[in-house]
Amino acid sequence: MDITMKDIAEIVGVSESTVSRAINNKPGVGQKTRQKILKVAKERNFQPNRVAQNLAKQKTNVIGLLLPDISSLFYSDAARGVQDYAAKQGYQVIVCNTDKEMEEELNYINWLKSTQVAGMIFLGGGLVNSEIIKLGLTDYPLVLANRLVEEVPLPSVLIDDTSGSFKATNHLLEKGYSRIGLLLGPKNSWLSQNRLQGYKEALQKKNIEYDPDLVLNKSWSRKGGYQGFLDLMDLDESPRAIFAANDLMAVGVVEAIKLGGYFIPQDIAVVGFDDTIVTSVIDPPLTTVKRPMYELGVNAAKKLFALIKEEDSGQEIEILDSELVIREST
Amino acid sequence: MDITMKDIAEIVGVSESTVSRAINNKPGVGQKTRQKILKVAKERNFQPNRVAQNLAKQKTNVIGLLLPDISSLFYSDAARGVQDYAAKQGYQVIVCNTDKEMEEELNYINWLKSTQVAGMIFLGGGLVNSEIIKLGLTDYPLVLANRLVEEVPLPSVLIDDTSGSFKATNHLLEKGYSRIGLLLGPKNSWLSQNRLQGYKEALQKKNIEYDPDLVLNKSWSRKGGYQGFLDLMDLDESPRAIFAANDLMAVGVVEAIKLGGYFIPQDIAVVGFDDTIVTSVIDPPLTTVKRPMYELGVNAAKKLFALIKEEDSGQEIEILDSELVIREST
DNA sequence: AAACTTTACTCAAGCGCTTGCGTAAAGTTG
DNA sequence: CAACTTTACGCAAGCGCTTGAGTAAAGTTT
Repeated sequence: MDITMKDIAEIVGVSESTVSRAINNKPGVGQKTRQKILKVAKERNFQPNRVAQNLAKQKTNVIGLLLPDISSLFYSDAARGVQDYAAKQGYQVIVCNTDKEMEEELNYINWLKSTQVAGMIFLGGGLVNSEIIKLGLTDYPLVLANRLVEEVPLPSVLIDDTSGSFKATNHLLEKGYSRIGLLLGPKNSWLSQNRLQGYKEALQKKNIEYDPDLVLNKSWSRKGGYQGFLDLMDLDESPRAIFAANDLMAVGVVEAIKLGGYFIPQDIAVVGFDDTIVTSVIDPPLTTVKRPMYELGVNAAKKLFALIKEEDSGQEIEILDSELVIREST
Repeated sequence: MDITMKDIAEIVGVSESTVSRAINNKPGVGQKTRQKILKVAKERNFQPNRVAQNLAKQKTNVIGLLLPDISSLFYSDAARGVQDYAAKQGYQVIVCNTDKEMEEELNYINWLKSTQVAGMIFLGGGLVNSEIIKLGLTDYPLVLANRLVEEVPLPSVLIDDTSGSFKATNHLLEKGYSRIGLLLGPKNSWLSQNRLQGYKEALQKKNIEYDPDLVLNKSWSRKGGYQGFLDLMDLDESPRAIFAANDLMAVGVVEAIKLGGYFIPQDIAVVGFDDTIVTSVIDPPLTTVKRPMYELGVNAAKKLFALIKEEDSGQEIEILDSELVIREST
């Protein structure tokens, strides 16, 4: 069905190599011959067989993107970012959902390697750098996005979570709240740690003492937020402002507050984190920290292509700023 | 760096073909030889070069997925469905964001063809079937998901929108509302038409006359919903129940209702469509119609692989049911 | 116009794997 | 143990494209 270079060569009466050079705009082909070849190619809607092309060139125009779950709000935004940038470069991306399972991740990495992808982006959770290095992936174009930077540095682009948390906390402090409840996810989570860090920094800057009782580790869920709020209310001196380090938790907090008969922000102020659609829909709309996920994807891709093209990407680690979105909950 | 079959052949002292057969579990290799080969392969972490494999086999283990936008809530769910099913079959998927641009779509189709994908899934909007056929895609494994079925039938899987709309309308009717405002998207949209159809059917079944004044075409957005509500309230006899044919519109309606000082559902009942996270977060939680997007993806993939493996997928068109999720807004 | 350079093209090898065919060795049968 | 079948392998072509080296023809220089 599909026409090949060989076919074109026969039709025009030249060799296959000439056809190749003509179609790829390479020198070494006369005007008339080139024209004839291109004409036939167009007429027959010739599409080069990429598989053969890739084999011959020893490189593909595909990159791999490892992420926990494409159907999650954040990741799909970021994925779109890398796809858009890759498309501009004439590359396609293969998305692999790891569900944060180490084994899946390893499988996919092997799969991608054997597919001869031109490079990979690891977005979010997973293998630690030392393991990546063990896999011999370092001499392979690879960039990490939105994950912890470790001892062994690898090209990365991240979002400055800590400063986002700082901004949110600071915002509440400036509103006059000095006791701020902080609801985090699991203690060992990198995100929790960063956000705690930003919280502490904001307090410190205002010379307010850090009170560990105000900081609770729950699950990153509505229920976590709900529970967290109740626990905070049980304190002797309960806070009148709450910073939930994730939007879902914030939703849980809002629900609990309403059920308790309190009003937002009059009785209790709430800040979320992530600026997903829910924060704008909930009543009242929530102040949150917006992380530029799409840009994260774009920049990760940008960095990857710099590596692929061996323009050393200069700076190894790039940090994107997050932004405070102020709404009615504070 | 990477080891090839040729290398293994040399190490073990056999021919390349024997290595190939051993690694692919094909007959024609002795026990001991096979063992030796596999051992070396494992030791050196041999990964077959898929590009070469694909070229030789004249087929790839990649499928293409065309959709408007991966970062949209629905599509990413569906995409995950096809990815999951494809992964089980040992296939990867390349996602192409068309943004509903015809030209992008055509470009991607050509790209996918030249990449020699094993098949494609077109999810949501885009080319009409007759154009697809013109592209010579019919003798190519292809399934359509969630798009209008036309004169020329192509293997498809869809969600029964009409019955979802029927259920929602019927639910309101059973609650005793006989005048139900219907907020649709643009008139020429397939979705609008289906949902109108379901609405009409529900009325008919209860012998209630259809009043075109109650049906408004707005944009599929919050603003559309907001506007729509206001327009409905301007009617001589304004409805006390509103069916917004999309969740975002429903959100707009809720906002307008609250601003107007009415209560939901006491004053006005609201039903949305789509069961995205917003409907469960908004106050009050909305009754909506849930479309099984993930299953849509899975089933589309299932059908595609049936085609790829040439087990004729029996029935050409498969229809998935949508489900009414009843919450507090009705 | 001889000596040079440039241009246009062909040849053939190669990318890493698969697979049909051929053949020698091993196993089976009466 | 001769005649047969089966098994285990190697050979070589082929998948469709790229690319360096080679060569004949055309163009340029003095």
